[in-house]
Amino acid sequence: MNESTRPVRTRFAPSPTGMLHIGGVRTALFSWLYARHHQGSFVLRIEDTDRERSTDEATQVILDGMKWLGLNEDEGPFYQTQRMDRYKEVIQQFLREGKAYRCYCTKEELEEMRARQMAAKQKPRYDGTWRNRTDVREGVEPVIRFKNPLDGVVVVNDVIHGKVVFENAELDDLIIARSDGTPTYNFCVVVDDWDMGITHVVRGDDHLNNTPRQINMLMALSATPPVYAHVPMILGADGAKLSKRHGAVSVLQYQEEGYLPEALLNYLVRLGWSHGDQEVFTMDEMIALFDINNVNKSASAFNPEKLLWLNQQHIMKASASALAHGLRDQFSRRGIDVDDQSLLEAIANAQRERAKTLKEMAQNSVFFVRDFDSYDEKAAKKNLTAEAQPILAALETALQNLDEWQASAIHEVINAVAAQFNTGLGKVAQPLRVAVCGGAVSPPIDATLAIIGKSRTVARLQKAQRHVAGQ
RNA sequence: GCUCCCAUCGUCUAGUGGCCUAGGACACAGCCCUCUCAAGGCUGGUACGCGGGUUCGAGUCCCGCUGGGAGCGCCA
Repeated sequence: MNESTRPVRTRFAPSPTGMLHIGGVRTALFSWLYARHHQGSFVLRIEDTDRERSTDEATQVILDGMKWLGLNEDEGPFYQTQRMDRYKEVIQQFLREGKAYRCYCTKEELEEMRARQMAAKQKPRYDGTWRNRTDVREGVEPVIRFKNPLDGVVVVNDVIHGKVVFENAELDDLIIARSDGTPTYNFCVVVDDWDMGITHVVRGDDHLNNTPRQINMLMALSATPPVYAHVPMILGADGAKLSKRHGAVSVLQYQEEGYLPEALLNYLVRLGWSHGDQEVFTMDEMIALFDINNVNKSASAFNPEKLLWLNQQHIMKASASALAHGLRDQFSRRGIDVDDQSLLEAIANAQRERAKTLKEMAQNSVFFVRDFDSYDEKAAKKNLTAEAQPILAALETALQNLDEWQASAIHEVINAVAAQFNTGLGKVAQPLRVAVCGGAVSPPIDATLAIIGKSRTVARLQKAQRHVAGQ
């Protein structure tokens, strides 16, 4: 059997019990990239067998998150809760073939067994009491356990970790169906990966220990195990487990905070993987260059500063229309509705080098689309002074008389006023900036005025002069 | 406790026995550019966890230790 000739099929199989956070997104990304790189298929499967903890809300967050990120599935989403008949069928098959058996131990008895083993400094595991019994116990609904091989080894040839060997003697007979008849995780994964023809399983390395059991079940089904790639985990910025404080929030939070999906993905792809000295990757470059075989074995810490830097890099590269779209969204989150696409694009182009997030861009761009009531106190105190008054007046007149309202022409006017007062550009541009923007920070003043427009500029210059006079 | 995994600057990483007096990036500091803020350019400091081997030679291979992580559920 030649694995390499099979079309690649990968999957992302989150359980909707919590938020889709960056750890999950990274395994999804690696899985997706691998499929895209090899022109294969990417399957989305929702593992919702735990009905108590699964919620529709979490499922929706996963779907929305994947959509926002652009990690589109070729098949699915499939839901395990809709495949119950299939799982039960395989369980019956196992029972019939003697590959599984009913175990009548109660939860209490199992807990007791675990406690005893722990006390004896042993690895807690099921002792196989019911493995060879054929009787039944009245009053106890049995669970069904898989008959794991008693000896020999299971070899996992992981593309990231290499050869990992597990002794069957270390494994016990895991429960594949609860006493209420519902199948459990490790079993469903096996049936699904097989049924869905998954060739490459990319998942967090917290699953490495589950792999030998899954391989044993696959063997019992006479199925060919997939290729496994257990990717290292992501740690919080403090090197400890990912927590809510850094990163363990819904991916949609990043959308709200003004991150570009390609920036977040670029950040995540560089965690545990690299391509020479390259830091910034477009989606196409990621697909072309990413190779699961080159992924690191060690866990990596989440670094919000670098994410921020990458976001800015992508903002600088992004198309004006994409930026405008995101900016419009950020404005509306602030209760400001702007529909003028060309205005949004102009603002985005003026701000793209000075915003780390779209949220920050919107925050610093309100003066473009709304008049302000007050000035930044420090900036006004320094720049809107009696000394600046004649300069503001001269600017008002000169700009009022300017017919060609474009950055280059505006620039000439400002230069002329500076020359007229025999002073540097700073003495003219800063008061003008504060008068028109309300604060001391903005894109280049000529470009800024070009966007704000003539009538608004002139009105704001007049208002600034009244402000100076009123002091 | 048992099993498995991991180990280069603060962080992400390059490095597959000599090209390593260890390279790049983020962050930090300084300088340049400059109408503000940025962007950009230049410069600087900081790392192979420890101990044994193997070898002419080890960040790179082997062993041990230490440290970190995961799993050991009628959770996924």
